Amino acid sequence: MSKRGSVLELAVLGLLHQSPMHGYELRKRLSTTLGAFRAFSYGSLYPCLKSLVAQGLIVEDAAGDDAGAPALSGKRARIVYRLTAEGKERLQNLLAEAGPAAWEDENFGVHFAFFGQTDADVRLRILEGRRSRLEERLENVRTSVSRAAGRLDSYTLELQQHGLESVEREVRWLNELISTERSTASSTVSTATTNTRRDDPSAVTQNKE
Amino acid sequence: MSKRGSVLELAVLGLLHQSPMHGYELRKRLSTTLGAFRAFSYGSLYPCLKSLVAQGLIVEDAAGDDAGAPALSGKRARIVYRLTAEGKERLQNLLAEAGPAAWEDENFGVHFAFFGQTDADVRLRILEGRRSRLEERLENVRTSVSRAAGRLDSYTLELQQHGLESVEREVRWLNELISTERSTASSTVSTATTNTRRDDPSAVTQNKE
DNA sequence: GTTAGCATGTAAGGAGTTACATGATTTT
DNA sequence: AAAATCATGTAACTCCTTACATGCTAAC
Repeated sequence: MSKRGSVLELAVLGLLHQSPMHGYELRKRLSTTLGAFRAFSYGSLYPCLKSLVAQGLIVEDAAGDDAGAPALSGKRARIVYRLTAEGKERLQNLLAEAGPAAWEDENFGVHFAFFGQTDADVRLRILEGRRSRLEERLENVRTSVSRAAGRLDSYTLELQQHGLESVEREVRWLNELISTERSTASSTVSTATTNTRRDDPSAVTQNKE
Repeated sequence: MSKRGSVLELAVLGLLHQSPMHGYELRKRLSTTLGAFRAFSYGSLYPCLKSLVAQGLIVEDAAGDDAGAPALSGKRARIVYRLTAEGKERLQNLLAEAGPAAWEDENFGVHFAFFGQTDADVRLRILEGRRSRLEERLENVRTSVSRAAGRLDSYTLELQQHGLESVEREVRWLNELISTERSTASSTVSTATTNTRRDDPSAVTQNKE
């Protein structure tokens, strides 16, 4: 129960799936993986980890100097987290989300960052969803700009122009990605059996405007 | 007292300075003026208006069908807001803000949108502040990408590359704006007397990383 | 006469930040 | 031994959204 579906959760599960880690490092990886898109503070990360533990999605390993970094020796007080079976399952469900929640501004970057673990058909639907979202936005801005015509001062216009071009640029980027995805069919698992698990209620969240 | 300095407040004051308006229209203007950058819901707008009234920065006019739209006749129940003298003063103070608060992601767009009402020297400092902020970010991402080198999957790399190019593009945009600003000296008021009002404490908010 | 758009609001709460508090370890 | 960085956490708070509630007016 309790949907608790924040971006951070997905990001943490995704990173921990790549390899177990402690909080401090997790935060650094978040910054670099997500680049300019998002940044999280400890004030949100640590509570999130606690919540994930409480949900049984991850567990604490006392001092895990097994995998990865050999340069670090003793250095206790670090809590290394790793996914449980339920955590992995949860991650798969989150990655299978192909609705608006996956392509909105705040979430798209995170979902994209873990495309390597996402089914090919889901990838495609997310990319297309985002593209149509952006195209819709382009139309809104274009019509409102033409309606407002000369009534705006030059700075406001400049801002809108810049925003418009940014969005157009992202659409072109998406176009390239989509055609690459299409030509490179059969990447990850499950291209067969029409993997349509439609038990997801959040996929129909209409956004009225 | 109570700094209460959200983006919305500036946006509302800025728009109301251009002309008195009621809430519903204010919201539409917000969407078009800020374009793709930000959008606000009524759930934040109306409480904000109330707060501004409580602060004495704006007042309600009953039914003001004076300025603007002639097609609308009776149509009561609309509350038209306009700035008070204190509101105008407050707006000027907010627009004079040239510190980090003015060039962070969430705020920059709004400040820029009202550059027409902003002093030329403040404009320049905000543009330069934002540019150096972005350049700092570029360096961080570049070094972390080169450190992580091949350890990242192609999607994560693609995302970082796209983010990097977006930021680079904005830097180029800022460069053009800055040089335009520099060549077009003496635009708004007060180019003389070295208008250095340094009574602003929030201008030294260091952002540690 | 009913749908769509205009217009205003409120209550509950989600998501994350800031600022603080603490201590161990490594570097200078 | 001081300073930097690693490492973990918490409490209070901010800002904004969602979902709801209400009613009026214009179009179909």
